[in-house]
Amino acid sequence: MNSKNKHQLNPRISADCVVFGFDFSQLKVLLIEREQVEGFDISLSLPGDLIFEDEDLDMAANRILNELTGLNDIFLEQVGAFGNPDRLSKASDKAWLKAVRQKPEERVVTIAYYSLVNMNNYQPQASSFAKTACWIPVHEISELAFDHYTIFQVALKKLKDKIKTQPIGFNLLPEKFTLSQLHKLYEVILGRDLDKRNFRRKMLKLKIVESLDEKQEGVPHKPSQFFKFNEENYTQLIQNGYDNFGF
Amino acid sequence: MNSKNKHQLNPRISADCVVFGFDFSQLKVLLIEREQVEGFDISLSLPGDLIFEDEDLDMAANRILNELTGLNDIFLEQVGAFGNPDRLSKASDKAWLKAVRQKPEERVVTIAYYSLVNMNNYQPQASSFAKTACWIPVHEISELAFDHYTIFQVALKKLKDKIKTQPIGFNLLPEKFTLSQLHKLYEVILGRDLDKRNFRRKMLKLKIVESLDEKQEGVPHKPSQFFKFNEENYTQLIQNGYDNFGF
DNA sequence: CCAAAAGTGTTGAAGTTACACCCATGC
DNA sequence: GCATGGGTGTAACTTCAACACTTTTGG
Repeated sequence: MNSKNKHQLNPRISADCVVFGFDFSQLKVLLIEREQVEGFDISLSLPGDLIFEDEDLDMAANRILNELTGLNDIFLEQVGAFGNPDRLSKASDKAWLKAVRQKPEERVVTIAYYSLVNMNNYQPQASSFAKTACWIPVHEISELAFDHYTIFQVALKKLKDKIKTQPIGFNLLPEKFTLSQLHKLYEVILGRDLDKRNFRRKMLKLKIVESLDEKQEGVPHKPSQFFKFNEENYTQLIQNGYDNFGF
Repeated sequence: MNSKNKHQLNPRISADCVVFGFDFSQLKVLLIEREQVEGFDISLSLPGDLIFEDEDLDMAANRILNELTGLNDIFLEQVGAFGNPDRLSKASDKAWLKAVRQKPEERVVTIAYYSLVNMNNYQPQASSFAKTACWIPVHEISELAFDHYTIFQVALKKLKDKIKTQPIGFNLLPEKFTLSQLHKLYEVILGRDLDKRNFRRKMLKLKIVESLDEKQEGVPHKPSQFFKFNEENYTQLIQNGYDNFGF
C-alpha cells in the first residue's frame, strides 16, 4: 500500500449497509434520501459510499454508516459483493453520480453489509450527502436507487436464515425486554405466527434469556417480566454444537 | 460503462475460487502452483485473477476458473469479499505480483467463490500463469499464498453449514451413486460419524434420492444399489418450507 | 469358506405441536 | 367491572439416537 493512498477514495469499491430496526411492532430498514438532482424525483437508497484505499472493508462499512447516519459501533455483518456492471446505469442514478462523484462513469463493485440496531438507543441523523435518514417498514420498501432493492432482499433473506440458528435478534431489542417483545420480533422477521407457549418454553429451556427482578409498570394489563440475554449460556450452547433454534 | 473498458482488467478487483472435490474417501480442494519467482519457494494458491471492467462477478469467477484449470460450467456460489489492506503484503506474494501484474502495488479486493465438482467428470489442467493444478486433501492444507488460507477456511465453513440444509452434496458425486458414497460424503464434510441406518432412512423418507435399476458390478462384496438425485422432490420440499436436513 | 461392504427394524427418549383458561393491572 | 395482554400445563404425535445381525459377492 502506497502511503500516498492514505485516505484517498477507491473509485471502484463501495460499501452499503442494510440497517434493520424493530419498533416492537414492525421490522424497519434505515434509508437515506439523497439531495435531489434536476429532473429526477428524490429517491431512497441504502446508506453507502466509496471506501478509502487503505481501509479494511468492515471498517469502511462502519465509517460510512456513521458518516451518513451518526450510528456507531453496531452489529454489522457482510452480506456479499454486488457487482453487476449495469448496477449504476439507471438514468436517475447516473445524474446523481455525475453530481457527486469524481469519476461518475467508473464501474463500482459494492460490498453489502447488514446490521441490527436497537431503535431506541440510536437516533440516526442524516449528514454528508444524505438529506434525510428515515426508518421504512420492510413491507413498504419497493424501488430503491441503484441495485439497492436487490441488496435489501438478499440481506433480509440472510437475516431470516440467520435468526433461525443464532440469537442475533437481541441486537434489535433493548438490554431488557419482555418475552412477548422477543416473541413478536421472531414472528415479524419470520413472517408467521409462533405459538406463544412453545416459544417461551424453548427460550427458557435453552437458558439464553434470564429473568430480571423487574416488571413493566404503568401498563393497563398484567405487567410483564423483564428478561435479559444470557451470552455465556449461549456461547456454551454453540460450542457444544447446538445450532438449530428450530423455528 | 465506457466501451473502451471492454476486456480491460480491473486492477482493484479479483475473483478467487475454492473448488471442492470428493474422491469417495476424502474432501479435496483444487489448488494451483504459480510459476516460481526468484528466491521464493513455489507456493500454492487458490485459482484466481483480476476481473475485467465490463464483467459480472459470477461470470468473472467462471472465466478465471476456466482459464486456470479448464473447468467449466460448474456449481459456483459467492462466499464473500475479502479486502484486508494487508492481504497482498507477504514478501513472496509481492515478488510474484511484481512479475505478473501491471500494477503490482495496487490494493485488491477479492470476491471469493466456492464450487463443487465431480472429480471424475473434470480433469483440471493448469494453464495461464498456473504451472500445475492439483487436488489437495483439506486436512493437508496449511499455508497458502495471500490470504487464501483464510478464504479457504471461510468457504469450508460455508460448505459445512450449507450441506446441513441443502442437498448441494450431489454436485460432488457422479449422476449415479450409492447410498454408502453419499453417506461417506456427509461424514467427511461434517467431520463426524453418522449412523448408517438413520442416514439411509432419512434420505429415503425425504425422497430426494431415487433408486435406479442398476447395481455395482465386480465388487468383492454385496453389490450396492445405484441411486440418483431427485430434483423435483427436492424443489417441492424446499417450497413447502422444509429447510432442515438435520445433521 | 472367508473377507468385505450392503442392507435392514425396533425401542426408548426427546422434542414438537396443538390447544384454553386464569391473572394482574389501569381506567 | 371490564378490557388488555401476561402467563401457564398436558397429551398426542413425530422425530431422533442407539444398537447387531444377515446378505451377497469375488477371490
